[in-house]
Amino acid sequence: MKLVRSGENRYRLKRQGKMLVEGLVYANDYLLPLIATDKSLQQLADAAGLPGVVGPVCGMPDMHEGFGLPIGGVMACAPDGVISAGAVGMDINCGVRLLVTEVPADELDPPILRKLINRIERYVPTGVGRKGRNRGITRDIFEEAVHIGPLGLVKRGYGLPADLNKIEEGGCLPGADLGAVSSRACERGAVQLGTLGGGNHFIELQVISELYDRQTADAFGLCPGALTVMVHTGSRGFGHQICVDYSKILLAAAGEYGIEVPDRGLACAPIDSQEGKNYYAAMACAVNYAFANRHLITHEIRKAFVDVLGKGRYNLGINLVYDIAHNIAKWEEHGGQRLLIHRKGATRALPSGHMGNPSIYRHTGHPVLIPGSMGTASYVVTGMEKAAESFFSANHGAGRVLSRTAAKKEISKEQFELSMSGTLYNTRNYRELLDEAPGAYKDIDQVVETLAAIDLTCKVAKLEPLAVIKGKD
DNA sequence: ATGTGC
Repeated sequence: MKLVRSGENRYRLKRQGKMLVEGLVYANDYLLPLIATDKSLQQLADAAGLPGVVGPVCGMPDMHEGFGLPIGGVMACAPDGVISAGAVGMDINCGVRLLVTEVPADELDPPILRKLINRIERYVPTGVGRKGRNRGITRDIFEEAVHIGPLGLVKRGYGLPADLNKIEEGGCLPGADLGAVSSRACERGAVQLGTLGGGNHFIELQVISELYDRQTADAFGLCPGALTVMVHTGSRGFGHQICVDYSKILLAAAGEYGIEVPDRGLACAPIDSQEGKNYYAAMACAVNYAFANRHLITHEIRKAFVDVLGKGRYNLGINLVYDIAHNIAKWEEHGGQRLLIHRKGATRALPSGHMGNPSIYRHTGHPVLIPGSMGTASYVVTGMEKAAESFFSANHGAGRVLSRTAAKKEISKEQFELSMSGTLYNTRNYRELLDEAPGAYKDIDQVVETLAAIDLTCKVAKLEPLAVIKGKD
């Protein structure tokens, strides 16, 4: 696959073969050689050949090979185009939520940090396959959550009313219908609501180490030295099962509608078809479920903080900064056109003044949350006008350089400990974490800088990790 | 990502 340089940090993937539109890939000199090592460019080209695709298909600087569309990929489709489960991803509405506390991080020594993550882990079940403990999360609450997201939870006393306008889409994608979801998905989903999961999912205690844009940071409630909590998780077995179910359904549908599918992972159907509409209705359930999942976890984190720090002199105001999806398909208006934007390992990044922002962030642009790998920094940025060329999208993280198996094999104990640079973690056995080691990921500073340098994004704040909870498998 | 498998 041939990339043609098109200005700083920007490459065009020119039309070839069955591509209907061009690709646009963001990389600097450090990232470019890493992108060429896997199938991600071919996957981008495959997506560019789907019916109704509106160009360019975009590859973010953290792009790497995925199921169907690469992770770090953006695909826009016109209303007469297609919808693809693989272009949303296995973990529907995998996303990030950032909380900011009024606790000065330098007053928390390692034993207190340890106490905090232990208490959080006591309240939030972690690990693959883990079910929620019976904390009153009934089938009714599950069914309400998939249809209206955190809104119903707030009415029931989980979280605060003020949280709701700090969630992408207000925490509720319209059109969710549990009737489109298999009973198997519901069985898995009902018992996992309020759990973290495994893999790259985490809860991290961080300190705001640097501000780049003080005015915007103020608007986001971010002060230097304050302790923040970042939550990265998604729709657990619920979204996974929906993706698996609909990948099969959409593959069969593609055949019926005469759509040539270049790869099983890009199985798709016309947005307007019954199969396409059903997938959207099911996906919306998982989107709302994941917002609700992060919302319930927030409730448990607030409880843990009161337990550990509540008797001291701390003001325990723990405010939601924002909650953003990075695996989702939704309707947005771009250049006067209504498009179904598939973002997989990519986040929305709207500029200031854009009407798609929640009202409280209209004048700044909503916060874009970009976690680094475990042990490395995370960033808060905003979108800029120039991001119109990527359908107002930015990268979602650092992006892998080593597969999970390669990381387990190649990274030594010494390398791991050095790369964790003193960050506390919630397990005795470092081997369980090697597949998530910093060395398995790209350099987050380089990835963030790639878009910031060409004014697609504007850096607002840097967050350094202090302690992390990872799901143990 | 995931009760990690068609």
